Order: sequence, then structure tokens, then C-alpha cells
Amino acid sequence: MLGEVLCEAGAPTEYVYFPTNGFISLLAQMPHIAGVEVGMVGAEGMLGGQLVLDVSTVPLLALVQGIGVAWRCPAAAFGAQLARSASLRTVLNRYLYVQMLQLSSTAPCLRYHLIVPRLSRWLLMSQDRARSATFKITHEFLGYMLSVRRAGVSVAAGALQDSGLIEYRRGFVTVLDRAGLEAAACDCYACDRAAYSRVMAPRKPAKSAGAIA
Amino acid sequence: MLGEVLCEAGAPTEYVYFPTNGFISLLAQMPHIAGVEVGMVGAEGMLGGQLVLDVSTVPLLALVQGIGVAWRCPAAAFGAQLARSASLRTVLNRYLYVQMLQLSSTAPCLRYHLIVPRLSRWLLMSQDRARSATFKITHEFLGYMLSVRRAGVSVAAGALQDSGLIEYRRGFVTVLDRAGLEAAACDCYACDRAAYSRVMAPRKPAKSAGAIA
DNA sequence: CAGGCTATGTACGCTGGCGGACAGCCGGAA
DNA sequence: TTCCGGCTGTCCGCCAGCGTACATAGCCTG
Repeated sequence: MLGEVLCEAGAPTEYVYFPTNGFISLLAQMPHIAGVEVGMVGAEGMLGGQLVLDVSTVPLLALVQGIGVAWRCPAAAFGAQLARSASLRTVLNRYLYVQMLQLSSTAPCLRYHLIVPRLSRWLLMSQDRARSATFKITHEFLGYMLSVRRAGVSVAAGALQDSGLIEYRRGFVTVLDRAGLEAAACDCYACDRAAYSRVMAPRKPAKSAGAIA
Repeated sequence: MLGEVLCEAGAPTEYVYFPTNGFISLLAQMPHIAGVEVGMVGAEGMLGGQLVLDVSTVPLLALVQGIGVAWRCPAAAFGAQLARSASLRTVLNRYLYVQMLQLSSTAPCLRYHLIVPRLSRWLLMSQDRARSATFKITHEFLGYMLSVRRAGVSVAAGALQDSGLIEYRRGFVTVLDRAGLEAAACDCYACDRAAYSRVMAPRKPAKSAGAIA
């Protein structure tokens, strides 16, 4: 399962996925260059949100991370549920909005933040979604996710390990000190979390869909 | 009007805008760092799409570019139209999808593409939206849009001018050779355009909203 | 227990862009 | 015409990260 491609950009949506304890990375790709991770989906969200917009085309490459289970649902059946349930639409609309925020925060982070903070953030986000302090990941793969060299990851990870924040050996990383990692991570981590709870939290917004009509 | 802030991230949506011949830049901001342009809105789109998701909060800083006219509509009135017109929702859903693609393509471009190609792309995108070969912009501001130093822009712009692709003087740029600029621009330009027409073009998708229900 | 593959540590020179600074220059205002 | 402020050209040292390469070391397999 690890590293498996769930769907590729441009293809029609066949299934939607609801991860439970694993998570999914969303990668943007351009011709001639490596992919860039622009989002993560865990139990807090879903893969396939484009169906809410009535678009079937998959927008981003989706990669399985971690060794978790995810619920899967055929696109057609999901579409039927969407048509039926207004509250489902409401929740997913908000989730799409959060995803847009996440997509747009990727660029500034990539541009201005150094490797160590970005790595810290990635580990925290992963831990939140994997629901486990240890997960399977190599420096090579981390480099791919962070869009940096493998060697750069090794150095950064070494620094975090020397500081006692994490520990790793041959493809497994363990978070030892969450608070420390949060301090080492760029603001993006806190911003992401804040945005998520701000947008998703209200059970019912001041005005519901079409309230004005 | 130029440089005016139409709305700031986090504020409630007051108006939606439909540019005609000017355009709008969307900037992502994080604490402690400069903003990064992650999208552009011209006559091909609108500002305020979040209302389609039933979210009132403005997601990104919106900046006026160029000296054009835009139609403006109060959020409430727009919401009423949304509730009334299914075809409006369809179009805007697709537009939101295109915007998501645009947001996610920003990161790879920023990461891997050099200044000259990115500048070329920006000029082309601007020209498409401004509908004019000449527009008012300084190197300083371009640097802000591209997230690079002003000096870096001066060098890149100088190169494009030496190649005869553009011409500028004191705050005004003129595109002289579109084809040449397209050749100098990164693939992102072509990709963006292709994505837009692919998603927006079909008058009616194979299945309409809720067809399954 | 040996072999082999994969993961990690680390070093080298290179480069695009940064930060900051300063000078020249253009164009509008007086 | 002159003045002045904003725009542009250019230079310096610097730096994070790149690309590449090679060595070591852990783990699985036979």
C-alpha cells in the first residue's frame, strides 16, 4: 500500500477515499520537473472532493502514505449521497475551502522556509494523520515530499535527532518530543490547524445554503 | 485603483467582483514573510468564489492590478442569484476547480522555475487579462508578485528587453513579441491555459449536478 | 554468517538568488 | 529649466541548497 498511487491528475474519479489511520499526499506535477506535495489528507478529510464541484477529473496525484486503512466509495454512489444530503454538501464545501487554503499556503512555505522547519512541520502533520508516533518513511521519500535533495533531508533529520526531537533508523521515524517539534516547525503548521478548526468547527454557519433565496 | 486592496484574507466577503479589462492578483500571506501571488483573476473569472462553497470568509488577499473596470455585486445579492441559478453554480463550481489547479501549480513553478521564465509567464498572463500590450507595473511590484528581489526583476526584464520581447520605461511594460515571450515562459503558462479551457469549455458535462439522484 | 541491497552520513564545488547599497536616470512639478 | 523623487542598473559578499559522489552501516535473505 505504501507509495501506491491512488489516482493520477487528469484521470476520471473512480473512487473517493476516507482515510482512517493512514494518510494521503497530494502532489502537483508539471512537465519536466519533480512533483511537489501541496496537500495531505487524513481522517480529517477525504480524497475526491472535486465531485462536490461536479467535476470528475482528478486534480492532483494522490499517494498513499503510511500503512493505514481507508474507506473507499465508488464515485457514482458518492455522487448519489451528495445529491441527497445537504449537510454532507455543507461539510464537504467547507473542507474544499480548507484545502484551497492549504494549497495556497504551500507556495510561501516552500519559498521562504528552511528545510528544518519544513521537515518538522511535515512530521507533525504526518503524525496527526497517522495517529502514531512512528511511521515508515525514508529520507529519499521525504526529500520528494519536501522538494529538496535526499542529502538535505539527512542533514535536517540529523539535526532534529541530535536535538532529541525525533529518532529514526532505516526507514522509520519516531517523534519523541512533539512540543519541541512544534517549536522547530514553521508557522504554517499552526496556521493550517487554526484554519481547519476555524472553518470546519461551526456546526451551523450564520446563514445556511441559499438562505437568502 | 492600482494596488488597491479589494479584500483581505479572513474578512467576511462583502462584494464579489467581475473584472472586465483590469485584473486582480491573489496573494497568500504567512506570518513574518512577504506575500506570494498564487492566482490571478481577470475577465475569465471572478473574485469571491468562496460564496459558492457557502463560506463567507475571504481566503486570500486580493490586489487590483491595471487600471480596468470591474463589476461589483454585494455578497448577499450574489448569494441569491446562486441559489436561483443552477447553471451559475455549475459554471462557478468549474471555475473554483480551475482556481484550485492554479493554486497548486504555483508551488512547483516557484520552486523550480527561474526568474526569466516566471516573469515571462506573468507578463503573458497579465496581458491576457489586461487585454492590452502595455500596462503599468514597476520592477519593485513585479518582484513582489514573483516573490523575488527587485534587482532580480531588473536583470530578468533587462534580458527580455535585450531580446526584443518586451520594452519598458519607468513603470510601464509593453509586450512586443508574444510568441517570443511564450517561448521564454515556463510551461506553466500553457498548462494553465489548457486546464482552463479543458475544464470550462464543455457547455454541459456528461452528467449534470445531482443526475444520479 | 556472509552477501547484497538499501538507507544514511558527508564532502566538494557550484549556482541562483539574497540583502544591501549606491549611482544614474527619467519625468513630472515648480 | 531646474529640481527632486521614484525607477532602474549594477555591484559586492553571502548563503541555502543543488548535483554528484563515495563511504559506511543496518537489515534482510540465503
